[in-house]
Amino acid sequence: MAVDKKAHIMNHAIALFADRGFEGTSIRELAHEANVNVAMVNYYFGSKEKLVEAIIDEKAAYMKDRLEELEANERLTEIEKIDRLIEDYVTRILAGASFHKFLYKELMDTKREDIQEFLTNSFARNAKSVASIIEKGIQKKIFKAVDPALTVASIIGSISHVMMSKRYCNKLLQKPETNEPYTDDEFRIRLINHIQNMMHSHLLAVSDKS
Amino acid sequence: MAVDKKAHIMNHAIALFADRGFEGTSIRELAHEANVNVAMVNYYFGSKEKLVEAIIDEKAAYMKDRLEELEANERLTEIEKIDRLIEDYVTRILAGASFHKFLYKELMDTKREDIQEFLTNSFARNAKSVASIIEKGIQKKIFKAVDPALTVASIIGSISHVMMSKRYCNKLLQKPETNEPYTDDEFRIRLINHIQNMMHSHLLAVSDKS
DNA sequence: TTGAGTTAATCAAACGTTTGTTTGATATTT
DNA sequence: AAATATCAAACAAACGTTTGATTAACTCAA
Repeated sequence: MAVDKKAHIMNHAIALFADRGFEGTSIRELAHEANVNVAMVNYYFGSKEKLVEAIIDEKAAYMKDRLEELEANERLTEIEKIDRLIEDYVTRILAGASFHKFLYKELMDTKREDIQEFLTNSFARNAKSVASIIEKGIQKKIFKAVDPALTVASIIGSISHVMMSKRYCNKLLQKPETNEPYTDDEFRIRLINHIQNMMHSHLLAVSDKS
Repeated sequence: MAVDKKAHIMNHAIALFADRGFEGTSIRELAHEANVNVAMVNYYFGSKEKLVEAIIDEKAAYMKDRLEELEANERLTEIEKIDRLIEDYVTRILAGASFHKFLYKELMDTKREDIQEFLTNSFARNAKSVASIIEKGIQKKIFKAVDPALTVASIIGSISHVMMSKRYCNKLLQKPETNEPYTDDEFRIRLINHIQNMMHSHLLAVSDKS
């Protein structure tokens, strides 16, 4: 019973924090949106700060698991790994669009230092995994001698940039305001194809048209 | 006299907003940082909201000018335009790191709708200019048939991603915490080279090693 | 099965802070 | 002497949080 309600509050909190920011969201607003009493947030989480920590904690572990598994997989070539990773990232980030936006905002905020430190480590660790795959590809002379760290930044940055705001994304794609890019499978595939193609050109010595 | 002090307050506001967010920054904090009385912000700008509008208004015009000039320039090939644009973007965004972070945050925030609408239009118009250059390159068969809109997202996203936070950027590059990437010319050149190389591979039919 | 006793959950109301803003007096400049 | 700039102090509103009463859910001997 308690777990369900906690999750219920957390889900509404994620959506609100992503939209309006941490400081921009009041407990009263959250309580109203989630249809619970204002006291419930402090009852279940202790404080607004701990609520945000609970949200991050819950999702943090899940992130790196798939990545480390992929890095260790010996049956895939480096470019196959990169391709899978791009598909994975795009799909997961689109599925949790508001959560990703929320993380991004927290990462840019220096006010709550412990949270930023924690998130930075989490993000950087993931980036390191991807960079390792690229480095291995370079060692094997399958990849060109690109900048691994900045290549990672380009992959994640490409995705994150279109996730900034639905309104901006639609304007960029010249779609009507009513378009819902983050739940549209056509856009998902378009984004995956673009980044994969770009990375093929960027990484592979000989352009590989597939 | 009044203009100087207004600019003085605005500069400190930009730095604080970028760090701590709009709602995360109090007038008292800003006043203390800028060494002015708390009443001065409202005296000069009317309100905190109008202060943020003044900041955006001031810088908005400057952005698109260089871009439209570049687009119209007939003495440059499309790839030369892209190269210049990348150098321009990186240099300008690094120079105004905290301002760019501030804009990014505002763009993601749906609370102050008019500001978001205004910023979205400003960003999207710039993106459209760049996309036009890419489209012309495709028409001329100088460029491959890439996705113009998403290619723009990759260029700007690559830069923006490393601008998220100094701490994250240093971890990504495996530099010590004390490193100052946003004022380090070596990093500026490294970032320009990476994006230019990536775009050369991505856009040009035949890889052009320079 | 019952029902008294214990714990957990919910709520409206109030608490102390902090917020952006305004005021009215004082200083400075023109 | 008129206009502009600065200031400490006070203002109302909103904030996160706590309280104490009330209700629901669960426990387990009789």
